[in-house]
Amino acid sequence: MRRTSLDDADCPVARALDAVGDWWSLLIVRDAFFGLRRFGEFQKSLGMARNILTVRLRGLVESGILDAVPAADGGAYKEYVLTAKGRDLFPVLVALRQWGEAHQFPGEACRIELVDRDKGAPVQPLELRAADGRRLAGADTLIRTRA
Amino acid sequence: MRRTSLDDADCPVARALDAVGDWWSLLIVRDAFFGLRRFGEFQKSLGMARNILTVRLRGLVESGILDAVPAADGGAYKEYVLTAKGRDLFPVLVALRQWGEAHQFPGEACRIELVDRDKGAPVQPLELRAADGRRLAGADTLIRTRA
DNA sequence: AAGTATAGTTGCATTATTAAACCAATAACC
DNA sequence: GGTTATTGGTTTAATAATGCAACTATACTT
Repeated sequence: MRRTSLDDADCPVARALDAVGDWWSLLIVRDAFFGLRRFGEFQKSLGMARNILTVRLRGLVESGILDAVPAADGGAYKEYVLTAKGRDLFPVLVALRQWGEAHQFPGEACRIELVDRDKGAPVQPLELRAADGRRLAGADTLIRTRA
Repeated sequence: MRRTSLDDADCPVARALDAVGDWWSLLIVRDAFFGLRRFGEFQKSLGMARNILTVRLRGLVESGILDAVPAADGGAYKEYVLTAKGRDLFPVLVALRQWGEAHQFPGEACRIELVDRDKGAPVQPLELRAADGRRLAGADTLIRTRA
């Protein structure tokens, strides 16, 4: 598995991708948000090779994104549930989702939408805001090395 | 290169990852936001194999994320610049960055920060909001199939 | 106890990635 | 105008990751 180059060791984007930047991890996390917990559920949902799923689940547990709990409903198998760190990936998935909706359905309309559970209404697009509340685009920002 | 499984063909997250879910693409896009444009600049910054960079750049151009423009400053070589579609990946990178900052620097502090260009102040954390403005966590949302 | 489903592991074939050499087209120098 | 260095790749061979299918072990069902 890849590691970030040394030049990139300080970049939080690179470190994030180090943990979840492979082919499957974010899809596993997406399914975990959707409520899947068991090895077989993930495997069936993703259609991926089982040995790779084993490796990915192990990696996500080691990264502290998933927790392998012995049993939830009395059943004897392990279940994989999101930790707080894993739940914090939610904005990443939402950002990918919104970008995919906007740009990866040319011609057709995306048939799946993310809605507010209470009201059933679609959520707002994510927006980056400055400390004073102004909306910011990429060009309005700057990467700075902290003192 | 992987393609999403057929079950996932409708999921915008899967389609997004299909375009930028590999090891390098998002780092290339990050560097493009940072202002890099030339083959050699990307290669030097990322330290990746050049043939793979060739393939990734071609893929990003085919996906409409980058545009290969013949010359910007009169120089004769190609330059790779973000399209509108590519610039729309900004929230994805910010989400990864903020997650990385919060969780991938255990013990140490992340020395790089994203700031508002005008004011120099750090940006706000991305937040998902309902149509009526309420903050939403993952558990407050639902995936729904559109009529 | 026998049969079945779950959760992996193992071994082998396929594919992706890397590192390094190679090449063509500028650009810089003299 | 010819030589040399740099840029932007391509090709090739070795290495690493991934997928597929068969296998094992444990738990559940009857």
